Amino acid sequence: MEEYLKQLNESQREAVVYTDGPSLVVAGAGSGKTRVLTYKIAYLLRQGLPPQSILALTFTNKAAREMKERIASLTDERTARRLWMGTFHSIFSRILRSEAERIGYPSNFTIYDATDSKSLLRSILKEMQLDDKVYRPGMVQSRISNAKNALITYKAYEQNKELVQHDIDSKVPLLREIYKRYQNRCQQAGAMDFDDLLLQTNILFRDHPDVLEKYRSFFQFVLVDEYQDTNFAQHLIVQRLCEVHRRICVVGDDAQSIYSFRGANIDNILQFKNQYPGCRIFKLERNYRSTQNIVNAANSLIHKNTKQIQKTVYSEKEEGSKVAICSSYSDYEEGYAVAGKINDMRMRNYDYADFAILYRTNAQSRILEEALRKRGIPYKIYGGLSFYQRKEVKDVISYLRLIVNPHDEEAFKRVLNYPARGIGDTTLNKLIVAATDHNVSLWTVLNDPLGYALPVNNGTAKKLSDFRELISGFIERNVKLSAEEIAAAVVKESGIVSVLFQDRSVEGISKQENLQELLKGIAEFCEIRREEGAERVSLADFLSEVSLLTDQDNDKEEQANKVTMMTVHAAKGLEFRNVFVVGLEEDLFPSAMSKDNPRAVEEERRLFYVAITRAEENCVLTYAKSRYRNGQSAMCSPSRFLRDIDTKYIYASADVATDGSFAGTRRSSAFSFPFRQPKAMEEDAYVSPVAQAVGRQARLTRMEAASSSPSSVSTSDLSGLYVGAKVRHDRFGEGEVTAIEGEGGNAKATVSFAHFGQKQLLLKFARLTIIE
DNA sequence: CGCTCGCTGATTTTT
DNA sequence: TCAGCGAGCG
Repeated sequence: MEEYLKQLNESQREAVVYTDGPSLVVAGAGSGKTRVLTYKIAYLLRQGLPPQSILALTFTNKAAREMKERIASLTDERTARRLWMGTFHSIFSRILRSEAERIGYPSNFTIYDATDSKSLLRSILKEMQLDDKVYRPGMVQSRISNAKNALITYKAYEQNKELVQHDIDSKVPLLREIYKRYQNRCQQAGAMDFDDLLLQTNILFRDHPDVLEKYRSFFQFVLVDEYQDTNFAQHLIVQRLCEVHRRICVVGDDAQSIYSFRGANIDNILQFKNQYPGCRIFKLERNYRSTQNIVNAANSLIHKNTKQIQKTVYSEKEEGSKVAICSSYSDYEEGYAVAGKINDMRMRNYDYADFAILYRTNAQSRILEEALRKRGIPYKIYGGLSFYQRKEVKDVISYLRLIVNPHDEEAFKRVLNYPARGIGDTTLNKLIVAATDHNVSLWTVLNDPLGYALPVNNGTAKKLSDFRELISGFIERNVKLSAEEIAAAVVKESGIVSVLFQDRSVEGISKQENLQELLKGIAEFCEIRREEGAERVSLADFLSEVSLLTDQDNDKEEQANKVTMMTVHAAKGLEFRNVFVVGLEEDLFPSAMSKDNPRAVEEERRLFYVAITRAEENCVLTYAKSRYRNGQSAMCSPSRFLRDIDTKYIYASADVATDGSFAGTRRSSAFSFPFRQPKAMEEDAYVSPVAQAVGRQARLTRMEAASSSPSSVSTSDLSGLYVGAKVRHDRFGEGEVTAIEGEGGNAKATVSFAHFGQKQLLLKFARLTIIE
């Protein structure tokens, strides 16, 4: 047996080596699911499958990146890079770009994020003069999203009597009209929303059998991670690709299905064996992560759910400490108790990085943050608004989007009067009216105001044409320039820099920093691509990568030694030695929205299951008796889920007693911790926005602070480079040259780095220093 | 057209 | 608590 297969247990190994037909791997929490996937891919590669014929779909960018790294260490960097591995959204956006004209989209289509879609819906609602209290944008958005995830186009929607009737009954009969207009506007703008990426892929495959055939034979083996979280659109894409060769392996855990609000359908995994007759089912039941008490407590909880695949997750680690339940009087004290407990436990040889605080909603993070800060505990928060959603960043990105695709309506609207150039809402609305009347994009109207009879006075007309000139100028230059050059030109010549740098306030400075960060990120992205051999890194290249990037992409370096704070959703797939799950109260966890719906409550229970099973050694559950909600303090009762856990695995903590004694403790302790912490501490406590910089997904670590423009890079003398030389790279550290090929400007060296595996580097760009 | 002030309403989770 | 929106004024 091959060496690496010995690193697997028997059931893992069986799952890995079975490649003859469809298989389902039911992987309990902490059972080595990722391990199976990575080894299986490695196994397929050893069997001679070329990497580019393997399609591996994950749920998050982070999961894809990590798996790629692990495969790179089992094989090599180059092979790993050629795998088709990524999220559904990123993989199929790539495919859609190359096949775009088949379905009537430009290949440089924009991807609308949730904010863009909502804003577009708002303006449609306004145009239709609908009351946004009845047609709440959020509700409309999720209805459309659900329809798309169920592959119901607006045409199908109009014709579906049931849906139309349902809308009439819910007093929102015009939903179908909104959906139709929304879709037309997206198409007009050359834009797809997140759901379109999946819907349009399905349409592409449905209507173009030759295209489907191409990808069918191209992807000889398909693997899907987190299958329990796939929706119908994703499920069908996979099925289309696999129904002929049936070389498919899906991995998941029905007990961890927590995304039904996004259309995920747990039946996809429950019904998999019926979809693929003859499918083999492998169960991974041994949990390597947590102690017995934690596993048993989680099991006793999840058994309260009805629908699930039968399995027995067990741990052979030590029994461990019981799951603690702590109550406190208020949310404030809850935070304080958690912070105190972390400090206590740190005395027992734990690092800050060994702790995670998990909560149901992002809103809960604030008060916890405050408590940690007062105690001087360093922390990092995941989630919340991402780097790209910050106004100043999104404004710049909008310019870039507009340059690549001037029909992009949402980008157009953001940029038209930013920086202020005297084109206000009135003029914008006139543009929109003209555009909708003629069924063209805003940009088209802007290019021929007279032709579309735009009712503006001379002054405004001049302002509009100035704006058009500005953007057209960028578009022309963009043909030749690289992403970083055009971005630099944009911030300078649009006036963004001068506006932003006038503001000396704290927020103003932070905005400037974010802008710098963005530019640096773009430069970094370009440099990485060049090192990989790209000729010119265009703005379109950059945007196509960046639009699907989320905030979860943080840097290992930055993660230093800090407590992790995140929602339970965000914590899926992660593990920590000590986990605090806070806010276990009715109407919060389970959320108030789900309490009347048994299915939804089951999902909340699974969510809680996910939370508990993140813990390796200690798991603390806390609830407060009162909590601030909507600015007002409200009484709350303990979560029903606390009663679902078998009491024999629970320890109801005495140190946070329910009586007044805790309050007294708090006061005295609070006194001994001055409100303000030393400055260094405060700065340290925040995750720098640097951590979220662009291009992270493409590379592993961050460049040194020195900002670099490639033109200024001194091409160090590498003529003395030879195979076997020890070299140092700014980001990859030390390594050994294993091969050199090409000459002059195209000379490439293959370097094997100690921590980053093999890389091929263009000597022209890679800043290598020979150290031996 | 642009800015400021005050009100209101929302809060579940994310690619 | 806070962001986002609308009204009203300069």
